Amino acid sequence: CRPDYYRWEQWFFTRLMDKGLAYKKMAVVNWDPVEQTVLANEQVIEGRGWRSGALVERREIPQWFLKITDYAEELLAWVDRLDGWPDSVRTMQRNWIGRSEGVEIDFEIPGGEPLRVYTTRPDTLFGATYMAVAAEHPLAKHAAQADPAIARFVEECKRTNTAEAELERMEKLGMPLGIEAINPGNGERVPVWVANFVLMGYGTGAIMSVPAHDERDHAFALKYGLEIRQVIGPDDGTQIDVQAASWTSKDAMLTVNSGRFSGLDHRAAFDAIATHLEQQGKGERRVNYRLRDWGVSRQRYWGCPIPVIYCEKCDAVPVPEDQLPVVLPEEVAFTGVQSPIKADPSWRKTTCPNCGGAAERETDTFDTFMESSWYFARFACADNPGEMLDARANYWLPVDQYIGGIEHAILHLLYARFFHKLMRDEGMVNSDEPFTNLLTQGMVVKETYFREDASGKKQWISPADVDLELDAKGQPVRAVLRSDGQPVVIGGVEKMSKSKNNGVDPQSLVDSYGADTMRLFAMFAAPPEQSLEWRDDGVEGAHRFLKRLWRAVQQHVADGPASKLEIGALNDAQKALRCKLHDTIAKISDDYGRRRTFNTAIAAVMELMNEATRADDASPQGRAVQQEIWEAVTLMLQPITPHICHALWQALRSGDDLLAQRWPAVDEAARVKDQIKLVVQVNGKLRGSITVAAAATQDDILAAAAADANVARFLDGMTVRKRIVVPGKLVNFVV
RNA sequence: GCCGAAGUGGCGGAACGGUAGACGCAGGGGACUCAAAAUCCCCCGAGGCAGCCCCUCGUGAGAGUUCGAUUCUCUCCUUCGGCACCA
Repeated sequence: CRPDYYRWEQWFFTRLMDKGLAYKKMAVVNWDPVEQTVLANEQVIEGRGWRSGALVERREIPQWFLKITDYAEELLAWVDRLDGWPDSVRTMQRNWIGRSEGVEIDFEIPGGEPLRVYTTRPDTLFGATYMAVAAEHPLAKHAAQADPAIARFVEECKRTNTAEAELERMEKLGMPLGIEAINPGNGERVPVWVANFVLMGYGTGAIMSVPAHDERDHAFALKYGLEIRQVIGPDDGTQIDVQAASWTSKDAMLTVNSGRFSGLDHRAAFDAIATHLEQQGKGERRVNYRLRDWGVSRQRYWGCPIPVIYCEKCDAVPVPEDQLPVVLPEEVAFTGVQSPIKADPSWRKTTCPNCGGAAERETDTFDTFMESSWYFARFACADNPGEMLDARANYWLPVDQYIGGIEHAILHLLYARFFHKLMRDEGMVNSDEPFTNLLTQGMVVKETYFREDASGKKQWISPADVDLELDAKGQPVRAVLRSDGQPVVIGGVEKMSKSKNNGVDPQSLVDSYGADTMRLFAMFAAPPEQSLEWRDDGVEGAHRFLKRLWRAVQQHVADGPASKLEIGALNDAQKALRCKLHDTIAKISDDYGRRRTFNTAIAAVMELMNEATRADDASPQGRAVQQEIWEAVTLMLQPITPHICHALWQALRSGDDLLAQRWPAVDEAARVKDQIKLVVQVNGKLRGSITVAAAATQDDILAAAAADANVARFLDGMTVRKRIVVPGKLVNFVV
């Protein structure tokens, strides 16, 4: 929100305008006619504005866009090379970009312009029995002028909000436009419909419908009695009934009922029909992306003003660098209607930087995803008043380890990758991608509570103000607001958010137990990539553990300085404890460094402490091993509980600086075991266990396993068909 | 609806194809104490058995691969995240 940051965003945007990477076009928004503003999808509840209650309508308004589609191919190609990212995120980004290979086909309309559609299944062209266009499509608009029923339907389509999820879930409706188009495959005339599920923003705003081989087209055809014609089928000749259900396979199929293109598999039919259409001038092969350009205009007051001036003569003029930043006025009046800078004509009025004539400022602000798309680069040189980025950005970037919630898997992470490439192409950074390694945290989720007010609007109530009654299984059965003792409605478990008021402030736990306990508890609850329903039941255990650790170390220190460790002088019990220590260091190093499972690292420290405190060995070498253990534990817990570890280190190594220490090293020699325990199974079921010398041969191990009394019981009278020995783990007899 | 995850004791979770339930919470029993708190010790998936070091069942449901599946494959169910203006 600070001008010294957003001025560079404004400057960069003007660079993108110059390059043609920022452009203006009409786009659909949710319009609240009472508040005179655009609503977010989240703010449209059952077709009405969440505050005004007014019926919301889809409206087309001019908005600024960034051409992310120009980078679709590169963004997609680089997904394959982001080895440090989780596969789930890479898959989501791939699917979001949604590259497809298909054909754009023109269906001639007698007496009119051809109707252009995009399809990935030209092999099913002969099965196209109707067309469907979006409500905003010129054909629909034209037909609506002549026919009031169509006009009503087109109006009705504007009632849904702009969210894709909403469109996919709603009932699929349509109306014939009374127009026919000619299928360029077989020359047949097919009706053109307007349908509420076809979107002007996707592809060409029109589709060819092949009900026999597309699920949605099939449902629509059944509903309106449209023809369903089979044009592909299983290549083994199996009969299918496309009237009953669509058949959509691309594999093991052959075309039928397709004239001279019959009898071909998917690939061959695709190529033959595409080539035929191209030769006829009625189509062309095209790579299409699901990805759409990034709309960055927001009709909101609070944000970075879009640095554009509109002049009648010169059109949209970028604000020149010497007039930046365009600062958002902060002394404004809120009326609850419109954005204050839209309502204030004095702020808007200016002169054209080009011709000097009277002009007006753009009053929209940027999508805040803009700010979150490059902050990581500006962090490296935030004090530079003269440049957006300097050489320090290249020194630090790309970010070695980026951490964020899984909810950002697509939008934020794709926008940031795109923005980074824009900065690269502007010569400001020399890396191709912003984030080398990515850790996506799961979300902390929490029950929501609400009451409905007189008008039916939900008032969200904080979990901190609610008392819960639980049943015998610990499930909530009733919730009451503490202040009035009256019940509240239990909503669902959702990600913590301001809008649902279900965030929980850990400060109360910090106040009661301290920050170290709070951190230990949070890190112990689950691995970071997992979602977690927040409960503070276990915090007591974390606190107990730290108190036990504190006492153990203080007791050790109070007994006086430990002797120097002499590995050759250790007895068996001391060796075993030291072995446990170095196994634990190895495990925790792996948990931190590779697995990022801090919960299991903490559990391993707990196990080690349990064994160490049980040892109760006051001999000089016993105390030397204890010293080694407490030092290692302090070092390994230090990232999670820094305060207590700092104090413990001072006690263990007075005058030494904990932060200057290295991570504890694993002594592999200490981990070598003389004896190992093996599990013995018969037919994969556990039947006993044996302890053998670490150097035992396979024959020795099998003999020992077969000799185990319980194992022998299960082998008695059986024929052993197979003997499996997994070194260090188990023996399995298959009988 | 589409894309991505997850589902294991009363609860949070562990098991990285090889002993299901590590570690912790809650609960039960005991020690210490005049008492309480704190602390320490023991028990703690379900069932069988007088009892066990024994047996059976058990990781959302169903099928499959494997000597062996919580883990891999397929189908289904439920929950969570995202679906372009919540950010």
